[in-house]
Amino acid sequence: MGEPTIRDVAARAQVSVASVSRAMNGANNVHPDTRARIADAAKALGYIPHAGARSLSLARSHAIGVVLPDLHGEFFSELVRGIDRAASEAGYHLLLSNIHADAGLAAQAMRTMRGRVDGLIVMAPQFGRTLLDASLPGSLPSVLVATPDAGERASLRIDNAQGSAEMVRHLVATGRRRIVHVTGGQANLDARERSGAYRAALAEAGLEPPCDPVEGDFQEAAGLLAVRKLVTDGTGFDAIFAANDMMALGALQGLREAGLGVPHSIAVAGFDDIPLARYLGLTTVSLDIAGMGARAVERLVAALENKTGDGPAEERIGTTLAIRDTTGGMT
Amino acid sequence: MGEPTIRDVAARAQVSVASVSRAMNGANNVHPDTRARIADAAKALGYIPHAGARSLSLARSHAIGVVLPDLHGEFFSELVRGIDRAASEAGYHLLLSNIHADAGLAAQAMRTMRGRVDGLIVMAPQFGRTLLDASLPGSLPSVLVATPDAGERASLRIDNAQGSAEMVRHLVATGRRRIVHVTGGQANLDARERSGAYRAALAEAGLEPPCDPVEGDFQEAAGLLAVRKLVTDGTGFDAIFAANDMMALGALQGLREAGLGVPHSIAVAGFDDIPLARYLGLTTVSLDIAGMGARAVERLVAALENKTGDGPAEERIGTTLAIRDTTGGMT
DNA sequence: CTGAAAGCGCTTACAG
DNA sequence: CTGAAAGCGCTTACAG
Repeated sequence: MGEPTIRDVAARAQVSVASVSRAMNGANNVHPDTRARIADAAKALGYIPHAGARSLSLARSHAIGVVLPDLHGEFFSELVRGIDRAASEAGYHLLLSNIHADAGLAAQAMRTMRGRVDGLIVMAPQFGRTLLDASLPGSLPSVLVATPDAGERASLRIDNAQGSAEMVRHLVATGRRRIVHVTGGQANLDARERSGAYRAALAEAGLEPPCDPVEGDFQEAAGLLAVRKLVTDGTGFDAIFAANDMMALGALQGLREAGLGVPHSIAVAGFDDIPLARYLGLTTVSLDIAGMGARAVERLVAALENKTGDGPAEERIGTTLAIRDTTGGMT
Repeated sequence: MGEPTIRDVAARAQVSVASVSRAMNGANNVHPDTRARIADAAKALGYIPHAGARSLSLARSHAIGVVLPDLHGEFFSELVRGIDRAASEAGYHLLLSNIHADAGLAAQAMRTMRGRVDGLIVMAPQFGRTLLDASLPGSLPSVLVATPDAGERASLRIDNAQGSAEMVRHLVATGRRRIVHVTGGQANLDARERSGAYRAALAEAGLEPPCDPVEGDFQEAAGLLAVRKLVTDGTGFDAIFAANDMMALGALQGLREAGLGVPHSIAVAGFDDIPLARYLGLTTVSLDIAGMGARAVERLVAALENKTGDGPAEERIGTTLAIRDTTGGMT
């Protein structure tokens, strides 16, 4: 009845629980005979050490709390995949917690992790600085991911500037001169960084934007509407760089509607490299989401096992260009 | 220095730790004044109860272990999303563990969960019965998901037969009479169930298959090759029902290549409802993956809080038809 | 090399 | 309503 404990093993092997503990943990100060007796007893009883009890006495859970917003799809799964891979390599389990809409629950969720995890990886794009301060148990080491306004905390963000700049350079290199940008909206920091870098890269290439960036909202429809507006306005342009892939796909649709050939007349580029982008041949900026997750674990584990001087609080994850059909050479 | 413990709160409020414990847990046998003093002290110290210690004395972690294969994309994220939603509603945390390629590690991974979780949700499609038996800590309640060969254990699987039958009926109802099936291979149980139901539904409709099912492997290329084979063989057919969406997409490509109009000449249907299917207008069978995850939690929690007679060991998750462009009415 | 004992931070009969 | 004490299943100085 009930799972066998270290006591049962000790009794069966006729040794103290201390010896069982030492044997189970591979300490070297255990006589080979004793060790063998203990191994036999453990096996016979089907003994599995109680990880919770172990954590309590070691004050170490070897678990990492992962706090994420309630999000769907690829980004989420890639991030968790990267976190998981790095965590299991480093010998850590993952304790998952979603912060659903309610901010009060978010603080609550993080509190209930205390005493279960050694540190936290938190993605809370919609949190402000104050909410973050209120929610994060001060004592738990943490790394923020894709979270603006991290303050002094260790954090990881996508290198929006690099990605945008490279994409603009690619467009210019393939002969485009009148490159329009569709933004993700002023409220979003990633969107602002992308459009800022677009302007800068254009200037660097000695080019003028053919018009002001068209305001979008990261939704597919915004891309479609942007093209309609450009056509209505009679703007002359030969490329569209959208702040994300969904808007780029919308733009593709708008161009088809307007009878403008891609990439023949107009080049189209996005940002994110969602699975659809690959399937539909959209040129875009690839984010290594899994790599970002893995890097978060790396930094957290380094802090936990303080084997490192921490480096900059905010670190950027590099991007790569995925050049596909929609930015083919001009004719 | 160090996090405040229940002791510190007790000292500050000048009561015993027992009273603090009772107050923190909302027991009713605490004098209001005492309760207030304790609340003040806890607040002043920033006290957060240590969940690990709590688990140990309650012999209850309120955590569910989730053991998954190393998989990517939509299926994974949907499943975890469903599990997470139901778990957090029921007041459980999720402890995630990937069973990577190595089967020895899988057993190890499940062992390290003992004492951290109250039960397990396991998805191990590539495991056999014996591996499963060897890996699952006998004492931990568990629910298997999308795992063939579950034996007597509680398990959840997709209702392949229902989905296939409905799809065949839909094709028949929209006028198709010569429906070809592309299978996912004999080695895969889901594939076998889908093709079995295809045959049965056809027979039920009084129809003959125009040819033997074409053997595939769930990859896109298999769908393309299947069409080429049908064309080469001169098989007369007016619909293709592929055992999954990727093969259906391959078939679409093959039909385009062969100059056969969809859905005008040939209807195409898949199985899975991956995001691409929606985007490309592919008619398919939708699986409620998130629902399956949520249901797994429900059953596990019911077992943990044994508020229920368990019902059948194996339960099937229903499917729904997503009727889109590729099976439009015949002309 | 080994064991008795204290401790990790909680909860909960038990007695008052 | 409250507290002293035992216990959850481990680990680890300490003494031998």
